[in-house]
Order: sequence, then structure tokens, then C-alpha cells
Amino acid sequence: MSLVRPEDWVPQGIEELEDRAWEALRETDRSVCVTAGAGAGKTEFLAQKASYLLQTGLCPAPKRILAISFKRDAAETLSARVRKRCPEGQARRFVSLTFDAFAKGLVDQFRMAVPAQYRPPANYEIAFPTKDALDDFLMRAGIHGINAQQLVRIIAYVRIGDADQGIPANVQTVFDKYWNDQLHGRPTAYLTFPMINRLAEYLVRANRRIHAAIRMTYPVIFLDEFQDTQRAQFELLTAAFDKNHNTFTAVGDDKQRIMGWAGAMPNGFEVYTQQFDARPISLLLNWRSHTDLVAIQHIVAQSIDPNVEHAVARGKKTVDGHVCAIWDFGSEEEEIEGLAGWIAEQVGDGIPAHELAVLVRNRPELLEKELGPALAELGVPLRNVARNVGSIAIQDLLAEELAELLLPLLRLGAEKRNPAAWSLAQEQLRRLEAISLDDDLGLQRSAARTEALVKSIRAYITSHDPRAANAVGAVALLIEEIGEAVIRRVTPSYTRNADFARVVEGFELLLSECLGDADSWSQALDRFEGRNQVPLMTIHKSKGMEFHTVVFFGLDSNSWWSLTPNKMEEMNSFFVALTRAKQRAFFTNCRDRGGRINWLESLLGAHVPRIASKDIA
DNA sequence: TATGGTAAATTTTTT
DNA sequence: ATTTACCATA
Repeated sequence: MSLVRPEDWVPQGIEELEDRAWEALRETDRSVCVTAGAGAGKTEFLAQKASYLLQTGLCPAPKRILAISFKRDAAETLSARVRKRCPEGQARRFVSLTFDAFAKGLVDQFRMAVPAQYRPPANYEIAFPTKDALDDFLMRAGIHGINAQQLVRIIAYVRIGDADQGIPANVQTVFDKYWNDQLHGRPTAYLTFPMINRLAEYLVRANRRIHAAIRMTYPVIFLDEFQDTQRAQFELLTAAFDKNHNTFTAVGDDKQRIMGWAGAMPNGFEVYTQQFDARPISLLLNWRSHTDLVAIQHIVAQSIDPNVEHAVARGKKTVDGHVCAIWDFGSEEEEIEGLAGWIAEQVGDGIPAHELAVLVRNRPELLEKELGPALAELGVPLRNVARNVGSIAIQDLLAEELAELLLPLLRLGAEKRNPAAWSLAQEQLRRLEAISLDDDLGLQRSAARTEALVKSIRAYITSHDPRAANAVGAVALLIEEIGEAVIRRVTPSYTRNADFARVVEGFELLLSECLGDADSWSQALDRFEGRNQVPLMTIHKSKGMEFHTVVFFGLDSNSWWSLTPNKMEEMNSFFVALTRAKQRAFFTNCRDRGGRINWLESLLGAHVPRIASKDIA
């Protein structure tokens, strides 16, 4: 494979890279800590830097780039982006994993190097203990004086086999008792991800051979969303890598740090820059929002960080009238009716319902119960993306490998011509059979396979009306023809029967629901994917997403009791909600529900008018 | 069984 | 800030 000289390299598949991004991309001798505000194109920047390092040979074979994300979909998106930008042989050296997958990989590979007391058997399983399970353990072990929450902290923070950490004897005892219980208390050994993290940290810290191997394999490490890193995760990184052998490219935004309550470090940015002697670089462009919206976002950004630079808007404004406002309602009924009416009107004006998001701070199911029927009456479906179908949430189901495999095939079965679905289906089948792009024979075989599959499912769909009862049949047909064993072999998380069954059940349930009120299979698949439905979700879930218009429901002191000037994290939440919008962001306030948040309104000042409910249309 | 008082949870991911 | 869960008491 021929290499490009660094000075000749140009960005792949995009028009422009801002100057600051070029700086951060070309910095390869030293770590960088890139502040990428909302809409800055974080993922694209990382994909471009990966392409640069791989295509120029600055990261030469067989060395690899390790990219670490928090969520599976983020890791997958990044990996897909690099696959699109680089030849296959180079893209293979871009390893994009979640923190947990990275740690588990180390443990599975080097399990035998763990001291016997903490060594899991090869057939261990993953546990997600509930509070009840932890309480139960404390009771059985006769441990008093600490609660489940404290136990969780101990499991996450005590380092295995590190006398220097200075753990009090009683804490060490609790730690060891818990490990013993998890490993030997039942016929199967169970590990939690915090335990796997501790094992991985031990392996890279205490074993010179493993440490050297990992350090050499990955000279370059990318870290997505550094502001969400937890202490234990950071400890794993510092144990595995150091600034003499490895360069980090950490990307994130402290202003969007909303996971502190779940254990994210309060000062990730500082810790990174210091530990890895990283050069701080802030990206300036905002590709998502237009100038007027960015100006308002800047006011909030400044209140979070007084030194923040003003972002430069690259989004084009396509709407007239207010781009940001607080809507005043009297009663809660009025609020629901007013919001539903406004949304229906927007949909009538041609804005797709899935581009109009409703965000809440918490408990989306409460609003779903009220707003759902009101919208349904006006012919607009509302989708609470956190709603469970069976025992999986809709949004998680859509990100599952099974959904990515079955949906394009169902599309091809239901629609005459769909080149996009065809290439997705092909890609999925290539993945299943581990066929590489330069294996011509394999490619031919897999194309024939796809053809045959599409024929079967098309026959099923033409002979079965779009009715709820036919969902199970269609799913069963596809799984049967592709081969359940094959599907489960390539997706590690489908190894356990219960885990696979849960995804299949969720898929069948959602599909039958969508078929239930659809005129055609094609329309049902649109419903399945959320097309033309108003998405409803918490701010936390909306992180990383963008919509034409965002309506935040409940900007009042009742719904948002903790939004006070001193609670930075809540201000960050507000900022995240505000920055999801490409065109417009509105906030509802309701007199009967709770008081106004006066300090926030005076901060936003004249830029964000209050509008009485009767004037909203 | 009803009531009253107090503490805890609320926002989430992970093979 | 409000809801829910849990415990003690009548």
C-alpha cells in the first residue's frame, strides 16, 4: 500500500478543516487536548487524524491506533468513519473500542497473569448487580457499617496488589470478600465491569511484559469525550501508557460535562493536560447551528467558562422569526395543548417530525403520557426513545447489531429499489462471513447470498399483509436463513441465550407494533426507525445528537430544581439542550407547575424573549 | 391498616 | 423541588 507524504496529505471526503483542527491533526510528537464545543465535528476530526496517521505512515504497520469511547455507538460510528476514509488494510489498524471492551480484551487475553486470588475462570460471565444484590451480599457477608453505594466505590477504587495505595485493613477485607463471593459464591463466576477494570489496571501496572506490549502496540491513543472519564478509567490509561512512548489525542468539552453525578472526574481537562503534557487546542467552528443561535449559546458558554472563545457559526439559517424563546403557559393542560398544536403545525409546514425533538430533564414517561395522546389526536406520533419494548429500550434496540443486520434486508424485501439498503445489507453479510474487500470470490459469493436472502424475505412480505401478527414470521425467516449461530458468533454480546433472546424479542415487539398501524411494510419500517415521529428524550440521551428544532419541556423551578447558579453541572445540562438545535431552541414554562428561573432569564436577557402562549403560533 | 415522619432518588453506560 | 420508599407508631 503506497503512503502519502505528510505535506501532501489532504482531508478525506470533507471540504474543509479549520486551522485549529489542522494544528491538532499535525501535532503527532506530543499529546493534544482538543476542546471541541457543540457542533465542532469531534468525530470527523478524529477520523481525519486517524486517516492522516495511517495514510502517511506516521503510524506505520504493524502499529495501531487505539480509540476509546464510552458508548458502543460512538465507538462504532468512529470506526465506520475511518473505514470509509482509509483503505481496508490501514483501517484494520484503527482499533475503536469502548473503555469496557478495551479492559475486557486485556483481561481475556492475559487472564493467567492475574494472582490466583482474583483470577476469574475462562467461562466467567458479566454481571450488572442491582442495589438489592449488593445489599444482599453485605447481609450474607455480615458486613455492617457500609452501604451499597460505598461498596460500589470500594470495588471501583481499590487497586489489586498495590501495597502503596494504603488501603485500610477493613476496606481491603470488604474488597476481598466481595471478590471471593463473585468468583466462588455461585456455580458460575461473575465479574462486573468495574472489577474487569481493576484486573486490567493490575495487568498493565504489575506485569512488565504486558505493559511493554500494550505500550508498543498502540503508540497513538484517541480519547473521545474526555470530560466523562472516570477516575478508574483514567487510572487504567496512566498505568498502560506514558508520555515517552504514547501520544494522546483527547477530544471533548468541559462545558458538556453532565456525567459528574455518575462518577466522571470533575477536572478531566486539567488532569489530562498535566499527566500527558498535552497541548490544549480549542476548535472554533460550529457546523451545526447558525449565527443567531450561536450568539445565544455563547452567553451560556461564557457563564460556564468566562474565558471561552466565541464559536464561529457555519450552519445556515433557514427559518424566520424567533430562534430562541421561552414560552409561557398558564395551566399544564394549556401547555400540552399549545405544544402539541405548535408541533403539528410545524409538521404541516413541512418540517419532518423526527427533526422536532422534545427534551426533558427527567422522567420522559410522564410527559409521554400527556403529550403522546395530544399529538396523536393531531396525527403526529410521539416516540419516547427510552421506552422499553420487552426488556430493551427502543434507542438501544436500533443500535444493536441485529437491527443493523435485519433492517436493510427487510427494506429490500419491502421496497422495489433501495441502493442504500443494498449496500448496508452487503456490508453486514461481509461482516458476518469475515470477507475482506479484496477477496473477489468471497464478495461474489456474499452478493449471491444477499440476493437469495432478499428473494426469500420479498416472497414472505408479498404474501403477508402488514399486520402485527406477521412480525415474528419475518424475523424468524431472516434469522433462520442467515443462521442464528453465525449471527451470534460474530457478536460477542449475543453469546448468552438470554441476551440474544432479549434483542430478538424487542425487535419482534417493536416491528409488530409498527406493523399494527401501518398501511405497508415500508411504512412500518419507517415507523420502526422513528421516521416522522417526534423524538422525546432526556437531555442526557440527547448528547451528541442534533435536530432542526428543539423544545425543552419544563424550564421551571419545579422540573429543574437543581438549576441554580452554583450547580455547574445543571448549567451544563441547559447548555447541552440549547446546543442540540440546528435552527431553533424553545423552552416551555408553566405557571401552575412552578416558578420562573429568574437568574437564568436575566442572564439570557433580551436575546431570549418570553412569549405568551397565545402568541406562539 | 392507616398515618406520619424521614431518607433516598431523580440524570446512565458497559461483552 | 418533588416524588417514592420505608419504617415506626397508633
